[in-house]
Amino acid sequence: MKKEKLIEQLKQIVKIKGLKYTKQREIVLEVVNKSKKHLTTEEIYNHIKKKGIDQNIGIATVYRSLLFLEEVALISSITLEKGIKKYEINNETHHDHLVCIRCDKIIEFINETIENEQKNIARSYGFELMDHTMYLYGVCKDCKND
Amino acid sequence: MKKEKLIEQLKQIVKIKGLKYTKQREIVLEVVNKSKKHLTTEEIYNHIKKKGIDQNIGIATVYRSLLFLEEVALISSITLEKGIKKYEINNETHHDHLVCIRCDKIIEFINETIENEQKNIARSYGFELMDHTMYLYGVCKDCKND
DNA sequence: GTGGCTGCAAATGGTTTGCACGACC
DNA sequence: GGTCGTGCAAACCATTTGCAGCCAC
Repeated sequence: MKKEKLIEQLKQIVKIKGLKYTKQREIVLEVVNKSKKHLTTEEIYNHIKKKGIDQNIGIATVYRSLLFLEEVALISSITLEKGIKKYEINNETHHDHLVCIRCDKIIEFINETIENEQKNIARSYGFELMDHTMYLYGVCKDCKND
Repeated sequence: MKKEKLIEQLKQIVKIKGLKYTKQREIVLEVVNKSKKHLTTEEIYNHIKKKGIDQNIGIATVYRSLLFLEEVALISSITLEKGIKKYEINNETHHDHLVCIRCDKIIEFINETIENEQKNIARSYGFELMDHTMYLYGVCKDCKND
C-alpha cells in the first residue's frame, strides 16, 4: 500500500482513540509495509537499527507497536508451526499460505472452493465461523532444483 | 487406541533405537492417549501429579518425553494462534481442526474436497506438498447458546 | 501541563540444559 | 557395568512490565 495512505490511517486511528501519534509507530508500520516477506519482531527491530532508521528504538517499543498495530488491524500476524510469530501488512482480503520448509518463503493465495467448503464444514458442526488459517507446507520450485 | 498396543509400539521403537524403556515415557504416552482433548505440556504434567500417577515426575522429563514421542510419531502436536502447543495421540489419518474461540474445544475433521484442492494449489505454484494444517475458528454450538 | 509513549532494565514464564544420581539392558 | 534417562536447579530466551523521563497534543 502507499506509505502516505497508511500514515493517514494511523493518524486517524490514534486521534479517534485519543492516543498519541509517534515516530516509532510510524517506523514500525512502514517497515512492515515495505517488506515483501513476513517478519518476526526481532527482524523488524534489527532492520530499524541496522538501517539506521532509528538507532535508539527499544525492542519493547517494537513489541508494543506491533501489538497496537495488529489490534487496530493495520497489520496482521501469523503463527507458524514452531510457534514463530510473523507480521505482514494487512491487505484486507483474507488469504492462505504456502510455506517452503527449506527457505521459509511464504506465498499467499486465495481459493474460493476452499473458502466455500470451510463454510459448509462449520455449518455441519453447528459452528459460527469467525476466521480460519490454512498453511500448506512443501518445497518450492527454487529449492527443489538445488 | 488400545493401551497395550501403544506400549508395544513404544517398546519396539526404543529397542530399535537402542534406547531405554522408562515408566515416565509410558505414563506420558498413556495420558495423551487417554485424553479426549488436545493437551499442553503443563496440562499433562499437572494431570500426572494431581492424579497421583507419578508424584515425582519432573516437568523437564515431560518435555523430553513429548519431544521424543513426537519424533517417533506416536503423538503429534499442533500450534494454535497464540503460539500455544498442544499434543494429541497420533491416529495416522491426517485431519484438520475446528476450534471454538470461547471454550477452546477442538473438533477434528477430514474433508476430501479441500485435500484435493490443496494439491491443485500446490501444483500450480510449483510446490511439492509435504504437509498442511488448517484451523477454522468460530463459536461452537454449546457456546452460542450461553 | 498532563497523559500517553518510550527506552531501559528488571521481571516473567515457558522451555531447555548441565549435572549427579538412579534405572534399564 | 555402562549408558541412557531422570529430577533438580540453573540457564535461556522471547516477551512483558515498572518506572522515570520525554514528547505529542
